[in-house]
Amino acid sequence: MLDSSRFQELPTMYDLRALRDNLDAIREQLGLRGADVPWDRLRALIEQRRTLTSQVEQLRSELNKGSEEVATLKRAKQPADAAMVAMKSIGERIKRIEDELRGIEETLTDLNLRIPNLPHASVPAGKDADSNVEIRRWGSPPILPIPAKSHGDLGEALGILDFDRAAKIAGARFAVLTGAGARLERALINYMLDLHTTQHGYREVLPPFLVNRSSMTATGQLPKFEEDLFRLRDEDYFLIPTAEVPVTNLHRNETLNESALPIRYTAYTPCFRREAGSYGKDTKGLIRLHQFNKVELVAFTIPEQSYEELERLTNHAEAILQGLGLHYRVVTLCAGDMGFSAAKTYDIEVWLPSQNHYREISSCSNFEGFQARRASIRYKDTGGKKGQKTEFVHTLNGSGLAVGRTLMAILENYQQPDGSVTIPERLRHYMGGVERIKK
RNA sequence: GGAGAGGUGGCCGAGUGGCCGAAGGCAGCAGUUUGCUAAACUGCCGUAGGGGGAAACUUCUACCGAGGGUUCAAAUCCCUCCCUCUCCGCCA
Repeated sequence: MLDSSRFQELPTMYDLRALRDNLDAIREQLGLRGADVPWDRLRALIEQRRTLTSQVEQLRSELNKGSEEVATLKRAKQPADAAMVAMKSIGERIKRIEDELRGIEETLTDLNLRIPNLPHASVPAGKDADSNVEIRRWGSPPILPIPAKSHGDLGEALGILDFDRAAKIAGARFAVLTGAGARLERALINYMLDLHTTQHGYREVLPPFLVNRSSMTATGQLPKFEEDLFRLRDEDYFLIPTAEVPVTNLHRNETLNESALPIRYTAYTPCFRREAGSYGKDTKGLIRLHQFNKVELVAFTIPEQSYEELERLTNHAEAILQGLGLHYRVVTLCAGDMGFSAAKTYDIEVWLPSQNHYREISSCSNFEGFQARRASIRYKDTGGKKGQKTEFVHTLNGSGLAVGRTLMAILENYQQPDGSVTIPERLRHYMGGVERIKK
């Protein structure tokens, strides 16, 4: 096989052999999520690559032998011109084939990187959110005067949210938090991080908020979704859309010791999203912003444990809402509603009284080996039997939680008839004892 | 931003065109010796992929930061990029 490190900067999602051997099965399974992949072209390219690769290897073997001959002759002070001429023409043939091969590899890699992950067998079929399956609810909606006020109205009236000035200094889809609002946001971040680090066993990380192209490719945002990202003009840096990107990439190109797994990280970061294509949707309030805060949970496990870990991780995110006494439900996303890289996703949806609806506040996914292959994150049991294969880890992550949406849920669910908002018990000591936000 | 020095196996470190997948050392593994530990000695000891073999193994290809180029032949020469370090400037 030709050395794949030649194209190492372009990671590979599907192992090409696995893809070739299981193309029809993969094709069928991906049909569930409506993936548009040029399968026949892909198949042809894989075959071409295989043929050309073996040609190159054969020629190169000849060339190596010939070169050794030249070396021997030269050392013996004998003329070597004939061999050199012969080798030159082999060299030229190799170059020609390699040029062709390079083109094929580039196309193949690019196509490959655009194939989404396979849904897990337990994922329900379906095209869109209508086919998602509710699996549990916790708590119950608060009893409120009808109609309940929206968090936007409440926040502006309380003087803790300012969308007009945010529009002035930045634009649409930004928010300014002031006074008790800013402090509540900060209290939530601390509450979440503290719970995850002290009760759930996560290690806190504060990563860069700008990352390079390789990192974005590894977790699956690139190459397909560049239009969703903010990118710097003069440098090839992107603003992170989620802490998943820098934190998962902590271990890119690493081989982990099996005894170190599972590894669990939690990170607070702001998140930046272009929200291209969502014009006119959720234009009011804190729901959909270009910049928002999030506390993320990230885990690396051996493959056998990743689904167990997904349940754990989801429960950890739920614990935040339970601590705040916010009613929510958990749904399993159907194949068509899942993100590109996910094999299985649970969304946690919090109750929003003003909308009389559940709204996503966390998304917890198992990516299985998808990101690990793109990022080349493996593990090995170094203490164990000899010759043990290094294999790809499974990666997972989930919001634990989206902070702005949590603040929004608190404002709405804890609103009082006079327009003030009670602070949930658990947050009060993070708020310096404040029990209620009022005008 | 300016000037310079570097990136070689788990680690240290040699290697300026051929017999180099890479000396030597450390660490690790197996063994000999041994009252135990230690020391000494012997052997093994990178990764990925293809072919052959039931297997131990064997053979081919690639890999000395990444990518391209020169050459019959590149760790070694040339170009581009990335990263690290030192000095200067600037800054929190």
